Amino acid sequence: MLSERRLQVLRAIVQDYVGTEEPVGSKALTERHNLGVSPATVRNDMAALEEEGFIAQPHTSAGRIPTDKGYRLFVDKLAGVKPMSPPERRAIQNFLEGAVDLDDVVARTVRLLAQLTRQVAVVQYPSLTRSTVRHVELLSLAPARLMLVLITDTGRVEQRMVDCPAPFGEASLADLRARLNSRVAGRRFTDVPSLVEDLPEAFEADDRGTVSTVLSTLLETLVEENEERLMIGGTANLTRFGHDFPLTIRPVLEALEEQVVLLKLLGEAKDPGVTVRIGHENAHEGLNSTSVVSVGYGSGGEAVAKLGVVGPTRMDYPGTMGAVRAVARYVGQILAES
Amino acid sequence: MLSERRLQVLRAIVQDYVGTEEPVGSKALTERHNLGVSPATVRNDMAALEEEGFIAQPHTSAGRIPTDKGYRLFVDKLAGVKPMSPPERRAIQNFLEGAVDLDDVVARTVRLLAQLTRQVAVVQYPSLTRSTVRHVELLSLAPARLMLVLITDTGRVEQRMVDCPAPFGEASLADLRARLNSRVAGRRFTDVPSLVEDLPEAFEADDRGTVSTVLSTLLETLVEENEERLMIGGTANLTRFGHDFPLTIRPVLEALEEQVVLLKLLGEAKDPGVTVRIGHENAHEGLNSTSVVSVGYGSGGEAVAKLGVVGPTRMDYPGTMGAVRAVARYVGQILAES
DNA sequence: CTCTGGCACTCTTCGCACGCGAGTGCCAGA
DNA sequence: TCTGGCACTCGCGTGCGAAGAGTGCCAGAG
Repeated sequence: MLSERRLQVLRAIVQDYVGTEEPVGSKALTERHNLGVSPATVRNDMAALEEEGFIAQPHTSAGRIPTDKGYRLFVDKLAGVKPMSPPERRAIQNFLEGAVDLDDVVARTVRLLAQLTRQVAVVQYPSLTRSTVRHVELLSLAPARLMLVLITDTGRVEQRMVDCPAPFGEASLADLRARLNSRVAGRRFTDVPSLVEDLPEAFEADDRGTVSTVLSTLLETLVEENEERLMIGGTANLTRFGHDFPLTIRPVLEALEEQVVLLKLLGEAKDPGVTVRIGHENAHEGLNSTSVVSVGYGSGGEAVAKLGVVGPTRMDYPGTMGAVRAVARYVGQILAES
Repeated sequence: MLSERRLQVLRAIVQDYVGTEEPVGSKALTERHNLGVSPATVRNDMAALEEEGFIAQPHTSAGRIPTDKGYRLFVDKLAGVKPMSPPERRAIQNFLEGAVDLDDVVARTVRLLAQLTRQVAVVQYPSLTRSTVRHVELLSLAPARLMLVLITDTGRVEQRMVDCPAPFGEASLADLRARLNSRVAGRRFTDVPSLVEDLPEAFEADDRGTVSTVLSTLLETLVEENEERLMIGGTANLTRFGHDFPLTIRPVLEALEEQVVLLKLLGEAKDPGVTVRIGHENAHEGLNSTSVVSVGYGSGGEAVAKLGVVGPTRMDYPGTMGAVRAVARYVGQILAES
């Protein structure tokens, strides 16, 4: 096991490297942190840390930089989550409170996270399947054409066109709307399929086709992977990545454009608290030189979706984790109010 | 005025530079294009073109590259719009037809444009103010809380919460819904304010406050600048910008994150056809080294919104213009069908 | 056993000079 | 008006040497 001082040395290396973006040498370390020992001693510790795979040198005569494994140890054992200051908290709250609808909440959250962390922000819309139904609306747009509108308790609104196999009267429409709502309002979306399956039986033969069509459209809307949406922002922060970045930034931008990749990325984090995935821990290889800090958020105790940031592995983990956690908390509050 | 051959030379310079990304010299020009004259002659022509400001040399002993003014002349006089090939057209149509709702149409359009042009795509949602009302729905979520849902003929759905000053009965709600729709359904959004202003008078004193609140929320939703939304994609293509691009890409990404900037950018183009703004013609200085190719699209003859691409001034103008025009046309068709 | 100072060694980086090659401008002649 | 020739200018890549940062190892002290 590593001695206490060696952990201190690792912590110091991470902090310095995050600050300066340059490999850190033994001399600089002893000058900036008062470790109480000489550079020579630190060199021995560094050799040990390198032996264990926590740090590495880009070339023989350079300082050391942390490896993914080194950052992992730093995050798990050496650093806490840095809480936001009261003024920052107030700013977050004020900024989010001005939102007029869910799109606006999500858009503001993205901007906020990107600004606070100076990294790329990703915010998932509240998942339908983890929300409850507030209301289902059916509108008649043409004799054989309906619009189905789903409204969740988190403020998300989803609409779909329905082409009916036969004209559908106003009375039938009102009937269906009422029956549908009495069954599903306030229930979880995951329960909807079983709650509505026998609904066509309550209607006249003429209308059954339409009712079935409406229901199947409703169920399609709830299919996982299909119903997930997200918003990203702060991509301009990628330019602060590093000096070499033409090659680095490219795959990251590409990965960020693939919603599927991002959803998987956020989905992987099962932890109830803030989750950090560092470098190669990310399955997608375009993101092998980035870290993802994510957390679930929700209006009640339960998470309805996730949000997070994507940045270089060389990032300020305590600060980023603090910002992500704080933003998630306030977004949850806002959703609960609406 | 420039002689015919000098224009040919300019055209050749633009084409070569777009292809190779390198300054083009007199010798290379005569080899690649059979202009029927010697390099020396071309040199004289180049000197003249440089004198007039159409081309420039990065350093004394380098070839020439087109200036913004040179590209402008090229776009206006020397190049047409390159039409898409039939297979490409079919691919566009197929890809867009799979969309399930407006968000999906816009998302698919962005991906399509980004792929076709290999540049950054920007697509504006159909403007509310230039659309007509299909339906206005009012839902009661709580005794003193309503949800207002606006649906346009282009498939756009906008929702807002309304906190009522007093509880609002189901009967009043149905009444308001019916009156509202009979007045505004099928009308243009710009006419809505004058169509509804006397509506509160038709209600009992108790309900007037709520009716007014609903109406003012409705009108707020229609305020220009507020109601505009857009989606962008293909930012990974920015990495193909050039060699020097840390400095180039940064301001572009920043500009792209500012919806206001983009909306202005698209809004500036008044032309009914494809509009091209080259380099410094763009007001925003972050975009001074990019060109914007945009066009309006709409379900009928009239444009309800714009779409376009942002790329380096060194871009394939004829091809890009062709792609943008074709995509706009098919999006218009899809919207008309839905 | 651990820490320390010293010392030799390794590599990267930077500055500089140099030569090559691309491209130009100009001029005299067709 | 066009062409071929020629001298000139620069940017770019290469090679070399000095400087500097950082390391590893070793012998000695606590």
